[in-house]
Amino acid sequence: MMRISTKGRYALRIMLDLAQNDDLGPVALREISERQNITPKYMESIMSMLLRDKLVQSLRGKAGGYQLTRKPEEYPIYEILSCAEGGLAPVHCLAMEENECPIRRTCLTIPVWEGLHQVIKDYLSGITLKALIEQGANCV
Amino acid sequence: MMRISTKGRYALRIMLDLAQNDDLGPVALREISERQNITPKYMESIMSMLLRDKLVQSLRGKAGGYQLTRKPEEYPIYEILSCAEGGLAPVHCLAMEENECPIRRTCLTIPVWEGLHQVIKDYLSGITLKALIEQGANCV
DNA sequence: TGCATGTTAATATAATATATAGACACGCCT
DNA sequence: AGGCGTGTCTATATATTATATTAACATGCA
Repeated sequence: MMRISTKGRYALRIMLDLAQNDDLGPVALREISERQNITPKYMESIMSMLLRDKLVQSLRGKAGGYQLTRKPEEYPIYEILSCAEGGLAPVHCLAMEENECPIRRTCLTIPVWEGLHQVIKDYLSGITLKALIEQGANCV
Repeated sequence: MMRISTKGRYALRIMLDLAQNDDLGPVALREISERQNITPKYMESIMSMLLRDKLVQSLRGKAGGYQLTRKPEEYPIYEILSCAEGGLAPVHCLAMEENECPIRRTCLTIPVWEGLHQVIKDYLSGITLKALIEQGANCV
């Protein structure tokens, strides 16, 4: 049904939470999960994806936790969502081998999906964590 | 994972097939299903959605089948995909009651989903069945 | 050494998408 | 009137994916 999944929505909220709270050092998973009302164990699996793509860094041991690796204005949210969703191409075809789909060469719909992907990418690449936080500050 | 589902992809191919083949009268489901390699029974459920939204009309009896209700240039593909997908809003939140989500009022991510929906809508509304067919004719 | 943190792999549960089956309704044609 | 070829409807089965949980482990500071 072409919906951003829970993973993507959570990931964005987690990154926003970090942007607003990691000034004083690493933030524990537990803390974020309570603030954002996300079960800790599920959040773990999201964190591991963000880590793999180096969107966050982690510190173990007491006083450990997670921190952003860049400044909030350097995170286009396309990167965050694409990471958590496993890509944002609207159809599988786009990632397939040329010969995997028998009608690929004559399929009239391929250009639609390519164009749609581009439009989505452009839009989400134009928004940063910082922009979202500032906009939120203005509207309350 | 934010993917157009099989229903949406099939629906678009079915509508393109009709646009290219219904000049001489109704086209039988069986015929389309063979050309498009879609199982007839599954295709039925897609046709019923297209019918409900009056994107096609049907005729029973011998020589019956389906036909477009408008000219191909009068079908923005947003309508077709939205029909088959059950809407194209990228998150459930947008369709929810104001109070259904406890953080709705302060959620920083809502504007992202609203904007994303709009961008998708604008793009797909600008493409018609006719445009796709003509573009296909040019590139082979 | 002990505790509070993060890490990994495996599994369970729930939701949704995809596909199928069977009984029925309609309308042309002979 | 009857039969065949079409579409229609409701229910169900199967497969896939998303969501969440469990348990065992690794690390680092005090």
